[in-house]
Amino acid sequence: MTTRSGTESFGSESMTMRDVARRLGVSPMTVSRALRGARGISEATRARVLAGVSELGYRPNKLARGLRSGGPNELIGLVVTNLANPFYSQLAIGVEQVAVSFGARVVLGGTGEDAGTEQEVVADLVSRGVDGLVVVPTGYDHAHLGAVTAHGTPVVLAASPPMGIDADCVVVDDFGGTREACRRLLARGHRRIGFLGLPASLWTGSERFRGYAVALEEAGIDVDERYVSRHRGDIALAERAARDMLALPDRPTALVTANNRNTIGALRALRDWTGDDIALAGFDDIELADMLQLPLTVVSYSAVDVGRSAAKLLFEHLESSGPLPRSSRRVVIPTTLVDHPTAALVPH
Amino acid sequence: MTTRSGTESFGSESMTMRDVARRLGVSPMTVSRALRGARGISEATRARVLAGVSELGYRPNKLARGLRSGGPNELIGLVVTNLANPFYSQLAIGVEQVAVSFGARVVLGGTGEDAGTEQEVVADLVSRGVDGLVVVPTGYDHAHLGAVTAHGTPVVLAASPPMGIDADCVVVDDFGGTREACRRLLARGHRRIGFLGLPASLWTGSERFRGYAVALEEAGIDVDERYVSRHRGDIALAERAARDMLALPDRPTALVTANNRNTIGALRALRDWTGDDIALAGFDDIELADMLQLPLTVVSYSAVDVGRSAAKLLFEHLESSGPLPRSSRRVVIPTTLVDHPTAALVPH
DNA sequence: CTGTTAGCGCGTTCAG
DNA sequence: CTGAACGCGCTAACAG
Repeated sequence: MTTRSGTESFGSESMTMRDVARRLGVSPMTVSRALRGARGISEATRARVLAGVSELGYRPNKLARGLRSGGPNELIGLVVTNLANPFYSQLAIGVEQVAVSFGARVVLGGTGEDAGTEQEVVADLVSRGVDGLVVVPTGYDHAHLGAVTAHGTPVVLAASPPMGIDADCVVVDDFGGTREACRRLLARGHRRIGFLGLPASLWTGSERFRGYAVALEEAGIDVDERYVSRHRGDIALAERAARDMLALPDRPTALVTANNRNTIGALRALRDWTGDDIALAGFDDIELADMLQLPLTVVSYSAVDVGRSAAKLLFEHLESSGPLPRSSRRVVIPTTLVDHPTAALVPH
Repeated sequence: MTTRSGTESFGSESMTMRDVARRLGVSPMTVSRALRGARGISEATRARVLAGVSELGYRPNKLARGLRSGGPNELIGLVVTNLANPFYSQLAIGVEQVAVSFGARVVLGGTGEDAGTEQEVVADLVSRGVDGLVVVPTGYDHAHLGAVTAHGTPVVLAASPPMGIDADCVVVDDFGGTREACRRLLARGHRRIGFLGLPASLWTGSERFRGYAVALEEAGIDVDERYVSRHRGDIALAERAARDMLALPDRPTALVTANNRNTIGALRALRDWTGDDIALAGFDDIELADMLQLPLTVVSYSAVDVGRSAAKLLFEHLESSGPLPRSSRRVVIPTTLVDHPTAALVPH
């Protein structure tokens, strides 16, 4: 008799600690102590209680536990703008991995890229007793998150540094990665390089553009606004912007794209392009990039690592119970430049 | 003065309903009633209380509420095998959308494709007071989920029908989709069609293979075991299996793949293939499939819809409070066959 | 319409 | 080492 039949895993009507205690002829307190591995109880009774608990299929109510102690609820919140973006699902994977390793679970909160919703979602999660939050902030004013920290719930930012508050954060090397990508294009002789990017109001948008601008400046090239398009990253918008750039009389010979959606837009534009070869480099790796019809250089990094690091920072705060030191560490996730040659160009 | 400054959204130390009541000179009960829109309170006092609540930035503690009322906690659990699989992140998106539209949030639970872990995770989520669960079951015995339902927590299955219990479920048309894909290959004159699939122990694996077998039988072709590979869907394993099949003396002229990882493996194998053209059709759509170097036919469907439908079924149960009728509805998400021609074959 | 009492299930505190 | 009382924050159920 190794495992019990699943059908008995739950009492028919949810059982309380008192019920267990009664049937075992002890006090609820003894059951509680046995269950939490607390001291002040003999090994004999503990074993007996645990056996009974397992027998009856009793599970303590975590809601009640959290309500009572103010102690950890083993629950953290993950607030992201848009789960449909693969970056965020990867991030969620990382956060979940670390959370589970600390015995905690993850509650999701989607903001739909709206700052008001973000504030609402964060407040809701706090009212649900999350021990902490990993937040990908939407806006450029994080003051309301500062209020959460003050309330006693630590917050770690992902993909953007804190603005207007102190908080730990994990960011990708947006600047360095983009600069490297541009440098590679420059090293290959390109002088007219187009940029398809994100709004300057987004941290990543701003940093990646800066990487582009610095790389060009290092090469003694001025940024030409006709070669720059910055928008919220729709694939359709990116494709159109790429087409427009290619229609210029002195069109760019290479394009740099600031995220995967811009890259895909550019790829679609180039798919129909019949003129000279256009080189392409972009932020974010793409699955099957080695199967595409065009060679592609990408700035690759692990979004899972972003999530993992953020969660780790969060749990460090949670372990060291105290009045939340004004920490403001910054972890930078490195990027790698990867060349994906086309199969046709690399015969076997 | 439209919005309040974010900094005041939380009291410095978490405030209780009694604090609010005291400062307003009323009883906690009045505050409670005002907050929940309960009846038995004059509009005047309600307005005054709500103003005060908003002023003080008070938020009720949902843990305490849930504990007391036994009512809905506005929290549902989503249990999946492996978030890294895009199917599950899409599913999560759908579930989250519907949950939010019902004012609920989603707690994640990963099982790592282990039946024991699944049982543990489900029990944990129940102990956290979820109102219901959407589960992508791991094993082929769902008895332990039946125990959860008996406990009073409704469960909806996704991607697999219930086995050994009664439960609502949402499944993809695995059988029909695969049969269509095979039919298309047969219509193009292929007679030797290879199958790269999943273990028969998985529902999807079994159903998709059945679609393959039926399509062949309809065409008067016997299944040739040399053309069939069934394994847990690693990309590497799939690639190897594809290579092995192509090495056969009378090799298949077409391959059918049972999921995206098998498709990718097959694509990689074909990338280096120098012989006659091999046709490829697979379950699951692939982003940028139209940019690949090979034409590809895919069985496409919306994983988001799977999540949405599952969540909708769940909330229907939750709305109709009662002793959980032994419901066992089955929603089938349809598939579409999509041809992705290669750019090179479709000049513009 | 409003306020008081009691208790959700558990854990801290203090007696035995 | 064990048990009894009390309270976490909120809300049914009953007073007034």
